[in-house]
Formats: sequence, C-alpha cells, structure tokens
Amino acid sequence: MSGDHSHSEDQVDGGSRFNDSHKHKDKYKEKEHKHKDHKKDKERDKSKHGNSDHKDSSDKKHRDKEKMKHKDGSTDKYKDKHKEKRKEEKMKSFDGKVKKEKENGFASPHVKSEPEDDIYHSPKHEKSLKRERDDDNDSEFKPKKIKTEIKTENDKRAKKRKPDEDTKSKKTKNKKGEVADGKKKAKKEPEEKWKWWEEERYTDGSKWKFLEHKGPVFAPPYEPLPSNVKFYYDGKHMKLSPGAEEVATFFAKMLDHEYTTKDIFRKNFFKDWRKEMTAEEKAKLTDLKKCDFSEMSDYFKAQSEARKAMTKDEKLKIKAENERLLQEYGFCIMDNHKERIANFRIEPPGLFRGRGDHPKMGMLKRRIRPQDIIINCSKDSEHPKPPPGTKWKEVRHDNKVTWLVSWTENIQGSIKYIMLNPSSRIKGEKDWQKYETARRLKKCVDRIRNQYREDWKSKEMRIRQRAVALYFIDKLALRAGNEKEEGETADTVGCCSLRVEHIKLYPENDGQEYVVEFDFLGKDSIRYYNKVPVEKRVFKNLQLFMENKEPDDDLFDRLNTSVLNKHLQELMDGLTAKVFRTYNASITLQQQLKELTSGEDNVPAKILSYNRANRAVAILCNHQRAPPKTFEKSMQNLQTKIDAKRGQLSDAKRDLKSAKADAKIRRDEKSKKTVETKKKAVQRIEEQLMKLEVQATDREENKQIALGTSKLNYLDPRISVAWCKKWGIPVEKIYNKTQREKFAWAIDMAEDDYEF
DNA sequence: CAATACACTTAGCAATATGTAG
DNA sequence: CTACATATTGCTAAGTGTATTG
Repeated sequence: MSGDHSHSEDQVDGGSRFNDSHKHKDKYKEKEHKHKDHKKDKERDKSKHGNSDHKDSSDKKHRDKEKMKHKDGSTDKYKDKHKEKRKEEKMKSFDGKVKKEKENGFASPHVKSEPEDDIYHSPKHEKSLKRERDDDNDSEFKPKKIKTEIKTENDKRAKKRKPDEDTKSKKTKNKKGEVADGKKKAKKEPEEKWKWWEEERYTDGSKWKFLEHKGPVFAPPYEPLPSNVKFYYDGKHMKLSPGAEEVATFFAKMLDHEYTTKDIFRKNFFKDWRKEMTAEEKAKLTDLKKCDFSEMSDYFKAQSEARKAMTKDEKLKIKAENERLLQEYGFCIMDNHKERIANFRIEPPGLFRGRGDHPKMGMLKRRIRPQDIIINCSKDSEHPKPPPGTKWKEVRHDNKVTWLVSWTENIQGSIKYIMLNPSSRIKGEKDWQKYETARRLKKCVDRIRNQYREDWKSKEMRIRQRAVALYFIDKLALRAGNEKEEGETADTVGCCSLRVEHIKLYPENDGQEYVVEFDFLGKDSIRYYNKVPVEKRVFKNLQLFMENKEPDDDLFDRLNTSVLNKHLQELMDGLTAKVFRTYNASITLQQQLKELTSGEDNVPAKILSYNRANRAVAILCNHQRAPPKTFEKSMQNLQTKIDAKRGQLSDAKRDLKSAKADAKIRRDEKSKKTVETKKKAVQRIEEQLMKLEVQATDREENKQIALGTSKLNYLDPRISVAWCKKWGIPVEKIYNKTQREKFAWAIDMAEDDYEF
C-alpha cells in the first residue's frame, strides 16, 4: 500500500470539504427555499459565480499555449445530438426443441450433459477453469481450469467473449457431477446455499445454458373510480372516459407534491393527458388550471388510510398473496439452480418524475402490455405464457445476456429489463470480477499516476486534457461523465462533460495555492461541491483549457469518455474510468479501517470505527442523502436517553460507594458480594452509556451521508469480512440479511488476513 | 469517427416491515 | 395493543461502457 502515497491523504482530507459542502448547501437552503420538498435542495442551483473570471486570465499563459497543438481555436466538441431510439429485433436461430417435463412448476433442466449436447450440437472448444480462492494479492479472477462449453454454430455472437478468456481452449468435460447435484438442489427443498464461487464459470461469453421462468407480473388493471368521486372542470362536474380518468388519477395522487406546481410538469402532463381524452373531452378540457382533482385526491387519501386501518387478518391475507406471487414469479431456474429474480413486476403506469430539473417530468409513463414484452429464456424450457388472449412481442433465446424479460419504456425510449437478484450467481460473479479488476489497478496505479503527471506537460492538448481529467477521476473519484442529449434529461455532468462554469480557479485561497472550486450537479442531480488545492501544473492547464471559452463550453473540449476509456484500456486490461472509483473506495476503506480500529475498543466502538471508515468512502464518492425527516427529533430522543443513563450511572456509583463503605465496616462476605454486584452494575451502565454516546456520534456524523451505496457497490466485501474476522465482530453487525446474501461469496472466502 | 442501441451497474428515496417504548 | 422510530426492501431513474451501425 505504500504505493498509495499522499493520495490517501488527499482523500481523507476530502472529508473536510464535504462539511464545507454541506454548510454551503445548508446556507443555500435557508436563503433560497422554504423547501417543503427536500429533494429540491439538490436540484440545480446554478451558481452565479464562474462566469466572470475565465476571461481575465487569458493572457497569462501564452507560452504554455504556444507549445500546444491547438488544431483550431474552436471549442466545438462532439456536441450535436439528436436521437431516436427504436430497435429492431433479431432472432437467432436455434433448432432443436426439447422439452422436459416439469418439476416444481418448471420444466426440469436436463440433468446430464447429454441432452445439452443434443440441443446445442457442435460443441466447440471451450474452457473454463476452476476458480481459486482469492485471498492473496496475486490471485486473479480468472478461470484456472478448462471447462466444457458449447457453442452453436449459428450463434453470431459467439465471438464476443473477452480476449483473455479466449486464449486457450481445451476440452474437458467435467460437468456431470455438478449437474446432477444441482438438479437436486433446484427442487422444492430450500436448498443449502449453493457455492457458485467454487465452481467454474463460463468462458465462452454465454451467461447460461438453461433458463426457465414464469414471465413478468403485470400491473393490476385500472379500476374506475366509484361514481361518487367526481371530477370538476371549471367548477362543473364532468364524467371522464375511463382512459382519461385513469391518467387524471395519476395526477390526483400527486397533488400534494410540489412538482405538480411546476410548469414543465404541468405542461407535459396536460399534453399527454389530452392524448388519452376522447374528442369531446379534448375539446372541453383546455386548461389544466380549471381542473379540480380534489375529490379524487381525497378519495385516494381515504383509501390509503383504510389500508392502514385494515385488520390484521386482512393484512395477513395480502401478505400471503404477495408471498404466493413471489413464489410463483419471483424465481427462475438458471443452469440447475433456482435463483431469485430482482424485479419481476412490470412498472405500473404513472406520471414520470425524473430527478432534478428534468425536462420530461410529468409525462405519462404508459401501461406495459404483453405485446410490449420480449421474453428471453432457453429454447428447451417451458416458456412463460402470456395472459389469456394476449401475445408476447417476442420470445427469444439469447444466452449471451442475463435478462429474462425486457420492454421499451416510452419516456426515453430506453429498454427496461427484468434480471436476477444480487445474490444470484450471475450477478455475484460479475461483482467479484469488478473487485478483481480494481485490485489489478492497485498493482499498476503508481505507474498510471506517473504517466498522467507526465502527460500534463504534453504538447498535445488532447493528451493534457485527458491527463487532467484522469487526475480528477483518480483524486476526486469523479464519474466519467458521458455526454447526454440536451433536452432529454436533467442537465448533469461528470468529469469529461464538465463545463467551464462548473469550476472556479483561485491562485490563492485560504492560505492554499492553486485551489479549484468544483460546483456542479452530478448523477441524480446531486450537487458536488468541493474546493481542492491542485498541483500547479494542473492549475495552469485548467487556465489554459478555459481560455476563450464561454461558461457553457466544455472544459475538456478534446476529450470524451470513449477516448478516455480507450486510453485506459491501453494502460491496463479492463481498465475504465469507473474502476478508479471502485479502487479508491476500497483502498480507502482498507486504510481507514487499519487506521481507526483500535484493539482495546469494545465492539460498539469498533463498529463506530467501521462506520467512520465507510463514511470516509461515502464522502469521497459524494454519496449524499436528504437528512431524515425525523432526524432532529431522533437525536433529541437519543440525548434524552443518554441523560437518563448518566443519571443512572451516578446513582449506581453512589450505591457502589456506600456499599464499599459498608463493606469496610462490616467486613463480611455478604457485603463484599454486594460491592461486587454494584461494581458490575456500574460497569454495565457505563457500557450502555458509552454505547449510546457512540450511537449519537455515529448518527450525527451520518446526518446527510448515505453509507449504503458505497457499501453495496464500491467496497470489496472481503475487506469488511476480513475486518470482522480479525476483530471478532459478527458479520451481521456490518451486513444485514440481504447484504449477506449478496456477499455470500466474500463471507465464505475471505480470511482475516485478506488484503485488497 | 460519431451516433445509436443495448446491457448492465449505481443511486436515492418511498413504501413497507420490524422493533420498541409506552 | 398502539404509536412511533428505525431498518430493510422495493422501485426505477440515471449513470457507465461496449458493440453495432452508418
């Protein structure tokens, strides 16, 4: 870890900036909004600064500039965009249809390899290797053993696999045992956890050989309002057609939300609503302001009250029905194992609410029907049946992808998928692989850092830009920043898409030199605010990049994510911008744990240390949350508890003292015992008090920081597991049930000496 | 290239479940 | 038990990144 040099300090340092950021944010909050909707706080606050000072500095760096190959003065980029998403289907031809009888509601997967061979004839070579435990630095996430794989001749995509996975091919058939075994497990019995991480993985680019599922669960059909719930237009009652009424109810349900007051939201809604109206309705309803949805709104509120007030029995019934649905639709069979599906319900229709300042907010998200749905499953499985009287759009058998169901969503035209749960083999393998890639970066990060530092001096503008951007990505854990189409989404940026208006340069600030102030909205319109001192060369480069540009010009006009990633790919196999986030997050956790954990601490104190380490990462990655609505109150409650405990403690101490005095006089066994008991009591209370205090600290520090995202997505779980083992902390203290399921592989394989 | 299509990860908040104090 | 606080799960938008297409 020596290689992580000062970098780590920067990052931890970054912590203080976060507080600044929040102060800033809070101040802003007070100033600008009353805010009933905390979401709003995050929404764009275009700072007025940044416009003024990019010009004045322009003469300074002539020399710098002369050296550069500025192709032309223009700041154009690849900026034009227009998009129409539509996609065509492609069918792959597979022949051979073998249906197995069902078991457990699923056609049973072949239990031996023979049938497979029948189905997918012409196996070519393949390989697969047994994975090995990765406890040591050197291990790679790579198959170590060759496995049989089957390629279909007409499978066009067979070539897709990664080069490194392709390198050698050998034919080894060793599947049977596993298969037979797996089949048993796929049966009714709960199945002892399957350790997929001890098995070989596919190396031919296929994601599965057998896939069977029941298809999606559709949103419940619209239930028209009872006739006593009326809609009024311009004060007059008006009965809406079912189609128009449904859309109206979507709006009515959101009436309390602030965004129904937003112009864009209303405009988009009204436009889409009108599309659902009959001709007469369309003619009559011309002004949203004259629409009165209040009865509808009240009705839904009453409904939700009624739901809350349901008897236990009724609630149980609903629960049971949900459970039934889960059992029927919530699982699939993939390669001999029953696996949990993540999202088997189709998204119900409603009004789109993007995050931040979204140009499409309020648009109608339409209802998805069977004919919109593409099913993906294996040919030799029992295909899911569409609801009676309907048809799927398509049933395909593409084992180069992991999804079971897809459809195209109408707001952005993007594709939505039903996929497996994070606990599934297919997700877990990928996750594991992600951390292995980050660990490989660890081995060469010094080299890469040296290289980009060199590149700050390059005579080519694009290389300098690339190097400065990479520096930000590395040092500040910024996201890559793909370009987005204007007008389609909220205006947010990442590193490569930063604009001049998003940074401000201070040759000197608060006693520090070369300070860069970042202020922009990132993913989910979460504000990133940070002031960081940077190296002089970086600073000078930034001045250069900003020269003669307007605030809304791209800072890195000769760079985009694709160029950057191509470069990274050359530096290390599998390296992309986001690997830096994973790497820096994980290495920071490891370092912080090392630094903060103290052997003498008791369990709660150690856990506080863990949370603090986790927090350092969350800060680095800018994972924020709105302070919980009940935050103040809950802090207060905790404080009350603490005070009470303190009282208890002094009482107990007093008791102890008198018991001691008593014992001194009486000198008998009984009083000695009393002293011991009292001592114990004091100790216990002290411990409880400490626990509460620690809890208070933890909570306060966590006010607007979300730990979950980094824990789930950026921190190599083996670091946490190893830490738990090393200090004798039960892993349940760190990971809840879902998390333990997701990280089962890590919990099983990491030893106390694991090093990221 | 550059635009587009696609697949899959990452993200915060809302809804729901669970725990706990009264 | 209820009421409330807190933890967990669900939801789905919004990113990243690669392959395909023009």
